[in-house]
This record gives sequence, C-alpha cells and structure tokens, in this order.
Amino acid sequence: MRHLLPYKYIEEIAKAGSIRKAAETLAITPSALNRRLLAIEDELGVALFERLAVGVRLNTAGELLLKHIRNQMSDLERVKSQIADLSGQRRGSVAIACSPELTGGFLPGQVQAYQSEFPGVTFKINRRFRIDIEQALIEHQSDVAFVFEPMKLADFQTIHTLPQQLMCVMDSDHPLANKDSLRLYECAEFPLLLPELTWGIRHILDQAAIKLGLNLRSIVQSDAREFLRDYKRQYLQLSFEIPINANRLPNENLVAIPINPIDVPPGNIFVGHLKGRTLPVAAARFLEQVTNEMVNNLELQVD
Amino acid sequence: MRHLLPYKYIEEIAKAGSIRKAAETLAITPSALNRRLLAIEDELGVALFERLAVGVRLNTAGELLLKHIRNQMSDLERVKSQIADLSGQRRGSVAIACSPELTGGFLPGQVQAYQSEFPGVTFKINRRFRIDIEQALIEHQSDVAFVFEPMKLADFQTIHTLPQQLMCVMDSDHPLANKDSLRLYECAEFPLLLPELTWGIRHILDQAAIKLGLNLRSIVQSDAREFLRDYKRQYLQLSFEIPINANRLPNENLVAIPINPIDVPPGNIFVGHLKGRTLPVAAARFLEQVTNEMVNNLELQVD
DNA sequence: ATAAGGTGTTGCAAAAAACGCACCACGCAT
DNA sequence: ATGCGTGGTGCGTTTTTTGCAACACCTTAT
Repeated sequence: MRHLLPYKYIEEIAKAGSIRKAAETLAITPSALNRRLLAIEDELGVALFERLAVGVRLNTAGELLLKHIRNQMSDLERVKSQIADLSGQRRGSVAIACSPELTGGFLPGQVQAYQSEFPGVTFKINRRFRIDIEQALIEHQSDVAFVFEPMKLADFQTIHTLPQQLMCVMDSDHPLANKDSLRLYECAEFPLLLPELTWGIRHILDQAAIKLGLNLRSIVQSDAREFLRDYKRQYLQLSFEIPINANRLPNENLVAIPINPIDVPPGNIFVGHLKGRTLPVAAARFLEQVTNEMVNNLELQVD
Repeated sequence: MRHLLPYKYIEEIAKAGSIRKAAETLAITPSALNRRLLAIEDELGVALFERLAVGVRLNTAGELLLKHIRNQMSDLERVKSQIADLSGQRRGSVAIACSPELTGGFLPGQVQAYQSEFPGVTFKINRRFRIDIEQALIEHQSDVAFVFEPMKLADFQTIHTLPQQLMCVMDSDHPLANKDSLRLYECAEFPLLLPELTWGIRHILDQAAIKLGLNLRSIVQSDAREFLRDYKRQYLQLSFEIPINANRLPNENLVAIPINPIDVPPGNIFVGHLKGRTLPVAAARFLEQVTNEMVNNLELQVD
C-alpha cells in the first residue's frame, strides 16, 4: 500500500536510529526521507524523534505513534487476508515465534500439514528465547507464539496450554534406563548435557535443583539443539527433553524416562498471540489446527 | 493527515453512493477521484465497489476495508489526543450520542463542568433514539454514548449503569399531587402527555401497561422534549420523567412523584462506548468524570 | 588544537505524480 | 429516440516529490 509509505519510513528510521541509514535501506535520498519526516512532524504539530549528534531517537510521542503504526499495518494485513479469503483463495503469511525447545518435531509437522492443505500460505518461524517472545509479538514481528515456560504474559493472549512433565534422556544401556520414573537426585549423580540458562527446560531444572539442594553438573552446555542431538553420549551422560519431543528421539538407542513430578513440577507450553489483536485468517486457522491437534492427540499421550 | 486521504475518499464514495457526488463534496474532479479509487483497487487486487448504472455500492471486500478504515482513523485520533495530552495540553473533541431523555439537565451540566476545566476540548452532542445509538458507535460517529434503555448491547462496552425509577409529573394542585408513590392505574385515569414510541420512557410505560391490562390515553404525543416542557398542562394531564431530570423541572408549579416499582420496573441509563475501542484521552476523562458524578451524587439521591 | 567523519537540514532544478478538462461508452428513465 | 446520469480514459498542465549539492553542527580520532 503506497499511501502508508510514511508509516514505513517512520518505522525504518526508528529501527535504524538514523535518517541516513534508513534512507539507504529504503533506497531513497536522505534529503527526501528527512523532508517526509519533517512534513509528518509538522502535520502532527510535535516532533517524533529527538535529534542527537549521532542520529535520531524516538520521542515519547514517537513511541506512541509507532505503536499505532504497527497495529495499523498488522490490521491491514488481517483485512487483506480476510478479503483474499472470501474470494475462496487461502493466502497470506504466518509468522511464528517459538521457544528453542519447540523448533523440532511437532511444530514442523503441523506447518507441513497446514501447508499441504493450503499451499498459498507461507510461514516464517523465528526461534526466540522465552524472555524475548512477548517483545516479538508486541513489535508485530510474529503473529503467533509457542512458548515453553514464558517469562511474562502481560500482553499475551493465551489460546491453549499444554503441560509437559520433564523427561530424562539416556542410552538404553544406562543404569537408570529400566526405571519407570526418576528422582532428580538420581540424575544428579551423572554428568549432564544441559541447555543454556535462556531455555525453559534449564530454568525448571535449576529451580528444582535449588529447592532440593542438588548440584547439577553440566558437562556440555549449548544453546544449539542440533548439537545436543548429534553429540555422542559418553560417560553415562544424561540430557533432558519434554514429552512433545520425546517420541522423536534422534537415536534409536536412546530412551526417555519421566522425572517424578514431586521433584520437578511440569512446565507448560503456552500457545497464543498478542492481546487485543485480531489475527489474519491464515494465522487464526493455523492456531485452530494446532490447538485441536494438541487437545485430541497430545494430551492423551500423557495418560 | 494527508497520507490517508485515500481512506477518506473511500469513505465518502461509500457514503455518497456515487463517485461524482463524492467528488463534489470532496472538491475534486470525478476523474481524479475515480483514478484514485481504481489505483487502490488495483493495489489490493480486488474491487471494493460494484458498479451499477446509477452509481457504485460497497462490495463485501469494501465493507471489510471500510470497517478497518474507520477503526484506523479513530485510533489515530486517539493517538493524537494522547500525544497532545503528554505535552500538557488537553485538547481534542468528544462526540456524544445520547437518548432524547438525557439531552437536558444533567448532561449539559457535565459538559459545561468539563469544558470549564479544559477549554481546549470541544464537544459534539447527537440526539439518537435507543435503536440507533449502537450504530452511531459502530460507524464511529460518536465516541461515547448515554442511553436510556438501549435496544442492543452487542457492540456496546458498558462502563456504568444507573437505575431510574419512572416518575409522574403533574401540577402541584393535581388530585394525585400529595401521594408519595403512584400506582400505574391511578395515572391511567388521567390524560397523558407521552413521548414517541422511539423513546425508552414510552417503551417502559407501554410494556407495563400491557402487563397490567391498562390503556394509556395519550393526548399529546411528541418527540420534542422542549414541546412537552413548554406545553401548558390542562385538564389534569400527566407526563413522565426519570429521576435524573426530576430535580430540574421546567416549572415551579410541577411536582414529580415516583411510580410504584411493582407496576413499572426501573429503567437503566447505560454509559459506555464501542466495544474493543480505546478512547481518546478527552473522551476517556470525560467518561470518568461523569461516572464519578453518577456514583457519588446521583445514586445517593435514590435513597 | 586540529582534522576527519558523521549527523540533520535546506535551495534549487529535474523528475514524477496528480490533477482538470474534454470526451467516450454504457444504462436507465422520459 | 432522446436526454440525463453514470463510470472510465487520453492528454496537456499543474503540483508535488525527489536527487544533488552544499551547509552548519557535533563527536571522535589524530
């Protein structure tokens, strides 16, 4: 939409923190961009940016307007998606923010299932830590979010929650491999493969360890899921997973055993979107599909 | 805001039902307006209007977009009001839709009180029947609404309700004037001054009369409050009022006596705005003031 | 201190977009 | 058939926007 180009300009200037840099990415001259900004500020009667020697920075008024701009642009996308939908075609783009715990297995399968039915819909999946996910929604970088143990829920509209009891993953010939359930102190006696502090799994484990007075010895710590997956276990090392991934273990020699809920309370996967927002058709339908799948197929697995 | 002129154009075309007529009120050539419309439709990839021989009419897609446009414009007004507010100045415009029962007395006093504190704020008061008020909110013609006995509340966000027991108004030397409370059959024996069917007061009275099997004899029926006010009572005529107006009777010779709630249940004044909308600062503050006044001063009067 | 490199801003001429006018094709009522 | 109204279009003109260059200012490195 050409007519709300000024909005895009403001957004870009705010992001770049400099008119000249923004002008470069917008492929126009700094002078032209500057004049448009001045024109808008003149119309509004207030400055939107404060001018620094090194560039510009959003004003309070600017922040207010920028929020409106983002809302407005997203809402226009939603309208366009609705319009496309009523002519029979299902098009659009779904931007997903998800915890690193959820990048594999279930979610890709759901995206694939949706896309096989509606090939016109494109997806963008962004891996975000639990502390960053809400911000991604606020900035309208993502339409929907799948978070394991979110930090905040202030601007988060929860659609569905799925409890996940932590599981311990080990080689099938591990001393603990025959148990039905594990206490945390049993795990603590072995070297561990732990994710970074930014992960929800790690957060739950750390809190439990503090409560129980245990010391978890981390041998290898990584924020790359693939690394932990392909790393060959040795010295009886243990790692941890959540049930939604447990039936898709990378190696057939591995087993996953649930940890006793007395030691480690179950975490929750939160599914939702930005509060107060009406989602585009494609995103809403996808969310519907996923929550249905969770209710019908995943919650039964817990039994 | 010059840059969303296209939105204004679409809105005007939809209202006028013809490009040429819209062009006239917009003070541009039909050709220019037409080309802008075509450009927008081209950008969206869909027609927004269906072309008839006598003009144009909104498409389904057009209705969708128009709703977005109205939302967007209102929200921009809100942002502008917020921006003005944080620079200390309280400016803006408050558009009020209110039932004819509420045009006098209380509401003008409230507007006056607010305006004496914030002279920069302008007001628009639109008298609307109970059946039309919600539509006025939906079309963003009004920011806030004061309705006596609303018809629908589907898109209405209620902020406050104030119960109003109907009162009967008569000359101070009327045979009924000494009573503390009136039964409806007592009133039915005298000629009545009734408002139109579109009024909430009339609706309540009619329903009560049907339930009790009474026949209310209307001598003068009018939808103009001023007429009923200035009309000189004769032949022992009675009229009806709600308590919020009862202490501002136009004539000192008149008295207002409550009707027994057994016969006529109390009606309600609903105060609120469009559901899902964030009001501009001025409108929100005004609403705050009015509801405070209602809670602190009016509800006590009932005792 | 001085020079260099960055920032936002502004005159001015060129380019682009929007506009008004006249005109066309079409549908409907007289 | 004949007006009269409608939306759409080609073309010259006007208005707006853009790009270029230069300016004034500040920060940072020399």
